[in-house]
Amino acid sequence: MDDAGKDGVMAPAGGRAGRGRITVRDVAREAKVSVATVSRALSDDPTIARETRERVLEKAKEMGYAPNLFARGLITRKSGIVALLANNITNPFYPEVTVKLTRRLQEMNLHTMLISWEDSVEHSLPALRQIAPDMVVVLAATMTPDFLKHFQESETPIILFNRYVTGARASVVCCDNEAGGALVAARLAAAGHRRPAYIQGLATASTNVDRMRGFLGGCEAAGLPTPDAASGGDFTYEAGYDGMKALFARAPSTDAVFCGNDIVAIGAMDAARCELGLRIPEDVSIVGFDDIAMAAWPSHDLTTVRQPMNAMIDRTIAEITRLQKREPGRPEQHFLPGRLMIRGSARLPETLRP
Amino acid sequence: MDDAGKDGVMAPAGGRAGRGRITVRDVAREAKVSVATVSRALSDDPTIARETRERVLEKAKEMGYAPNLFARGLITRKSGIVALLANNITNPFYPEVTVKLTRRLQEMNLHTMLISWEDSVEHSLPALRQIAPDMVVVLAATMTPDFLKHFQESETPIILFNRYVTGARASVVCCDNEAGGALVAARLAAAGHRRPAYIQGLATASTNVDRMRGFLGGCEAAGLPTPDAASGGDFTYEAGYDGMKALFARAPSTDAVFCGNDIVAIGAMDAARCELGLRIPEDVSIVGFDDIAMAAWPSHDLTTVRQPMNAMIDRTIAEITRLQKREPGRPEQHFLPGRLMIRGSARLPETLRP
DNA sequence: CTGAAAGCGCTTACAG
DNA sequence: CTGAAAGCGCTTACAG
Repeated sequence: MDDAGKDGVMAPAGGRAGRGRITVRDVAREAKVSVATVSRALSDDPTIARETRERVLEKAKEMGYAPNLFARGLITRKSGIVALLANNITNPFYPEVTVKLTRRLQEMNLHTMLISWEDSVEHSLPALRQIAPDMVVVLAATMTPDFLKHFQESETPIILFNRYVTGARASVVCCDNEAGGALVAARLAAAGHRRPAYIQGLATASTNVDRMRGFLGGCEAAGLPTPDAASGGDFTYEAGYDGMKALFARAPSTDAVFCGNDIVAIGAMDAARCELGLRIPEDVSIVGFDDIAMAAWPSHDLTTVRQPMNAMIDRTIAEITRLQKREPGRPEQHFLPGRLMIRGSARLPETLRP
Repeated sequence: MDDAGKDGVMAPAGGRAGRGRITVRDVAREAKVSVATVSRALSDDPTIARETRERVLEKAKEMGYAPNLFARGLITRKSGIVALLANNITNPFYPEVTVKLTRRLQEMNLHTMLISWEDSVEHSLPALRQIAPDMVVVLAATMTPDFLKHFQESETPIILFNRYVTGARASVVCCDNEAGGALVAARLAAAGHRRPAYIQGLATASTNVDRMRGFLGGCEAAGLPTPDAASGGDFTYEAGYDGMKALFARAPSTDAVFCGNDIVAIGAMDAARCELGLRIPEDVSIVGFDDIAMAAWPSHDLTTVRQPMNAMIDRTIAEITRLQKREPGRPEQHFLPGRLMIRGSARLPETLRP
């Protein structure tokens, strides 16, 4: 006799005997149907009678029913979870992507499992195996073959965001970094710069490699000498700061510096001003990549290539939607164009000067 | 007859007939025990024979077994998931906490579900109800009574990190913001400042309120006039930039400005230099709160109160560990002391000047 | 110390 | 169109 309100009596949401949440059984009892019917109503099964579905749905809502992700996942073999592998916290670009992507996934009723690690990305494998996410999005991590192999085996689709590796069976959503680098070279050449240089971020990252390649190619196309581009450090302020000092020790006549990303560029600017006594852009032009919020702040007013973050997120969501429909279909690779944001850290071409 | 290798034959990890992962049944078959015994071995059940456990564990490892979180969660009613509610991406303090906390949780074999939202925090309730996390950590969100009520009802422990609300049944881990504000006041007074001001962050946030209260109290204790502290905007660069301009329009003789946090302070510094033509610290001292990485960069060299981030994370982990042992125990509230980081944006006391 | 059995809350063929 | 039944992969009293 612990089953109060067995008739049409409106049972309050929390009125059940046992502790714990409302289940399909509770809803079935109240709506006077079987649990199977409740399940069908909830999943928009086309075979259910319109009227029945409405009644069940209403009851469910009234009782504050929420499906149990674990029970559902166990039977459907879909977790409703997207694993987001993220590590880089020195570049504000990534937190912003993380939060925006998470919000979009929530709208699709998908949950974001955040995974981070130290040292090697493979340290995140145990967590990934336990969760068995429907999909993995990797933000700016350096992949290893062993790591990628795991996903081939488990048939978990993987989306590489902002970096890519060749030969992997993975979707890719990237800015077209090479075109972006070329854009910068053309612009600097047009403004009359003659001694370009590139300060690297993480040497092995595809972003760094592509930006540098595009920049070197663009400089060559414009008839400029090959830029000084000493081996890289990392995508950090310190790398930019130290890189700038080292650069001017080697090549003091440098008049234009393109940097691996905005954080590196800001480090380079600070070194130019605080250590080298250089004026920007009179003595040296500096250009970054990303267009993080700081780039627009007056203290740096950084000319940079804006990554099409929103378009990249849109593409990622589209790819996730596509992958959800278990059709095989080869993973797609997308490279979206960036846009040069003209600010005060680089000299303007003659024709554009006031 | 789909059951290959039924004898002692070493079955390769992926050698089962069906697609999909290895389960307790597979391990049980290979180890020649029941699934119950496998389960006991995996969960360090004390009633299992030492030798049996070792054999099972070895087999499990050999076969690459990983427990299914969903099946386990369904039966134990513990999800192994900590929900992390985070929204603020303008302040790098939070991404850093997010990543560090996630790593620590992973070490404890807990998973981090990242939840973000727009507008009201209550928009995250549907996701929370589906996941049913073991615990919720809230990073810097403005709570509402309705939202907190949900957790009381579902008996999900909640930890407020870096902000708190009074009267809620929630654990709290915070910097002692009031003491921090007082520290700043004392320091500025000792350095001979006479016209202090405070630029607010988000007016309703406990961090803002406490820092301001501590600062005003400290000024009074030091015999300084009550600081100008116009109504706040938000914890943003723009709030600092605009707040500084407005402040000097109202009170041009201000000689020391304490800001709601570092981002606000950096905005204030940029406004001082770029808009007001003021030298820092000769014309005006500026102090922040948080000690984000940028604060130490030469371009701003910001004197600030460092939040004890690692200690706060340690406390949070300790609280999570405590809460995992379903003992009731009232939620604990911890306020950890910050530390003044002396840099170049604030004048030094006479006795300390070179 | 170990195994057989029940059950967590769902979904999905299979009958009717 | 709806219901009864099986089953997803685990854990945990309950016997032995």
